[in-house]
Amino acid sequence: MVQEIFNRIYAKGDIYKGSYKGLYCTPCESYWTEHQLDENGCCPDCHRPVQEVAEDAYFFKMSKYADKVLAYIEEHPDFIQPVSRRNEMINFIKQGLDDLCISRTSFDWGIPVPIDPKHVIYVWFDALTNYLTPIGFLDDPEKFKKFWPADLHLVGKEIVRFHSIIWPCILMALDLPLPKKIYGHGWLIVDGDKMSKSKGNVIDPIGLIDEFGADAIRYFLLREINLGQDGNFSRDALIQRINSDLANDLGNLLHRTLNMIGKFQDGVVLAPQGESGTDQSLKADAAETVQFFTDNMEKMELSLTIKKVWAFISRANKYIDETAPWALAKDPARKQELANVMYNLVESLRYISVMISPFMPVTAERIWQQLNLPQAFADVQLADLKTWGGTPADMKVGQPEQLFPRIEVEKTEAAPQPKQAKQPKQKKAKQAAGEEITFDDFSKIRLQVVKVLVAEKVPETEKLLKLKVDLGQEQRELVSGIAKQYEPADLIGKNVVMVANLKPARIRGIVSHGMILAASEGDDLKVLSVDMPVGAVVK
RNA sequence: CGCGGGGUGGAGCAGUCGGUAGCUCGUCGGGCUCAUAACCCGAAGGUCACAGGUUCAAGUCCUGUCCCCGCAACCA
Repeated sequence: MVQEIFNRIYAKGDIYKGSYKGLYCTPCESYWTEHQLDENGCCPDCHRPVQEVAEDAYFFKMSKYADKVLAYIEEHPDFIQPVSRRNEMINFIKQGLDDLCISRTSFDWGIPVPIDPKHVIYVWFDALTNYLTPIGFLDDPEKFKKFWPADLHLVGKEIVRFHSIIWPCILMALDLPLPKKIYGHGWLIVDGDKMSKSKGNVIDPIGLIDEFGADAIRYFLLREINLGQDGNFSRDALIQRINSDLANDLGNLLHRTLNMIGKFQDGVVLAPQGESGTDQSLKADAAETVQFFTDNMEKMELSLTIKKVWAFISRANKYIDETAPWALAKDPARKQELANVMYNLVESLRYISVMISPFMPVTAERIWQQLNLPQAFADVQLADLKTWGGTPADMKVGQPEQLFPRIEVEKTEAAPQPKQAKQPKQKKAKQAAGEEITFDDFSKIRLQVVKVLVAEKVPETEKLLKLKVDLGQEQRELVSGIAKQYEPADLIGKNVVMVANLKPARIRGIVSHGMILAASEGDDLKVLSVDMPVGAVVK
């Protein structure tokens, strides 16, 4: 498949053999750009010198298509979204596009280049074509016609460039239409911090789903976060949304509606007759919501759309308040009015179920089932919301069941510290402490007392000190990031604790062989200093 | 001047083409009783980081400054 695409573009003359010049680190088997090298011009990973090598490689003539792609982007304002990303891409192309290197000889895993098996095809060229493979590009024209061009490529903001520049170039070379839209979404931030393993604040989505259910998580993410931006995830905020939006507003609306129908009308939805001003206003709001939904889903305004649907849920709750069905139920003369109210509520819930189905498929179906609507849920379409009155009269509704039980959190009376979620904090502490290690593991670390002989600032750095220490039998040079807290003179002659058998590392060009132990909290830091002779072992 | 994102009521965020600063939660007061201590109504609370500039009009446009957060660093 990839080979076939390669051949087609090659036949067109858009692939040529050239040579790839790069800075190569042999031990790491990696290429680096000049920009990525460390301060000594060495490999940023292992800090060994890199070599300039030239390797034969095949290139895709991306430069040939640069203008066409740029023109396309400029003529189609909606092609790349959000706009901030679009501007970024336009600037990127204007800086000039290099031809894309699409093959390597330095390793052999990968798809061989058909005309030259020594080469394998390299990254984006083969990766992007995955979009075509499963939809019958070469083997099933019917299927391909149905699925291509794609309506949308929804990708992370960091790879928008590949999807909105390289990919269109490849497609143009293949004479295929471009996808209709590329949307770069943001990243998830946890409690204000980027997720990272070293911080131990990675959220396990499976655990979260087990605890709260996938629909609740979906709702939270889609509602709370604007698609194109980075968004914050916090457990507190999630629970908050579940309780207030899902349990109180939506869940309770369904529950109280079904409960009243059970109580006042033996669980039967009676045919409506005539309508009040309040009824009309509810219906108008429903129609408006559907219209908004249709328009904004198309624009990828997911968060806005959800908010609008919830405004309607709120509207329905208010409708109950305005019509006060419990009062109508006490007066036999107003039986029809009551029937109308109940009918309108069921109908509202039908609308809500359909409109939340893209965001919360499971919940939407549960609502449908509880309402006991005869239409199969799988067949339901947005078009079913064209007219009010899709609920058949004399239908018997189901028993109310809680959609989302409220999540009770113990309230801390501590007022001054507003945002201190205890749950995640405990979790964090656990992870930071890590797994337990055995005594044998610990024994591997050689800690000993050393005397600082020389200390001096590393030039042009703010945090680094270069130290020379005496271990007893030998002397070592090492670098320590404590210059903010200690003047060199403060350390000379001090006996401090050091990890003696740590693998050497190169920092700012200096080989650092060992590590001085220090305790730190925030910006405060103190080295561990002991009144014991040089060479004493710490354990 | 390394690259990027951002500073808007107590918290979290919207704010398009400049035109009365909005939403959710929280707080305070009231209403209701069908319901999952829920629902409905009302109120308080903002020098839109700062300083200039453009304009009849600036959260929004321009210039400068400060601060915060990622990445890259100078963790070892």
